[in-house]
Amino acid sequence: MEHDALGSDTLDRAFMALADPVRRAIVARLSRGDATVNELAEPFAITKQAVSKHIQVLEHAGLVTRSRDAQRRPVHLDAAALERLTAWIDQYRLIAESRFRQLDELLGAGISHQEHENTTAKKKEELT
Amino acid sequence: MEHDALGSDTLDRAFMALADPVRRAIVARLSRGDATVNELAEPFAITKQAVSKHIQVLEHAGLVTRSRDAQRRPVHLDAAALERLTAWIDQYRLIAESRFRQLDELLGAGISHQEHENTTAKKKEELT
DNA sequence: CTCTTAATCAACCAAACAGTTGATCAACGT
DNA sequence: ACGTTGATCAACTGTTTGGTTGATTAAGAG
Repeated sequence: MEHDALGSDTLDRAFMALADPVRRAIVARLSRGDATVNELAEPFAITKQAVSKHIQVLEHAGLVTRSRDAQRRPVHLDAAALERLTAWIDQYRLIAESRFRQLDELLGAGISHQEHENTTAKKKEELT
Repeated sequence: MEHDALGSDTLDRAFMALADPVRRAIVARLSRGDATVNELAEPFAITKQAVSKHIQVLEHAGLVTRSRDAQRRPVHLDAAALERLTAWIDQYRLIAESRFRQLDELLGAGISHQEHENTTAKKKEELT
């Protein structure tokens, strides 16, 4: 059993899992409640085997878990895993934005945001 | 020119772009300031051609932009695009969490979180 | 004009992946 | 025991991707 928590592999699998419209739709559906493979298969014009594979991907990525209930194997969305992803993204987004703001102050912001991206591109290199 | 803003394709490309450790490292690097292809290529033991491809992927995903400065083509991280990703994830994460909390109240929370996931799995199906 | 640097394009190889069909397994209900 | 339903496993196909090498464009510097 792997206990990587938030290693490179885990992030790989998590983002890769979300990089598919079917799997994102599955996540969207699961946010409203657990569901079985067959329930998930109906809306999408693909076989349940394919859906089963998608769920395996999501499970291997740590985004969903499964439990046993008679023959049924309801799939459950793990909200904590989703939060770990947003945490990773925000980590760097906030750094970039803070850098952005520092630059704003340095230039005495009299420019619009769109032009800003272009004008500051070269400036930044000098003061890093 | 495509103006999809936040369509399925855009999300596909964005998540796929982040599903690679090299590209994530590039994002991490860019959060600290713009950089050229060669600058980005050095730390990773891969050729600059490969890095160029990675950047194309990131650019096509709308996560980075590029400008011209003589021969240099500094790559710039687009924080707004990152925020769109976290917004998408949070959208469903919050739904799942709110559902989670409703369940907590229904059961009169006397259980730990870990056991909770297992015990509630079956209950939920009934009340959806 | 020539040389160097930055970056891309083109062709190619190996690995990984999505989706299909067909067979198999597990847990029920009758 | 039998049939049914939920779900997985196995093998196959077409497509995509990551990475390499080699040639090529673009922009300066001498």
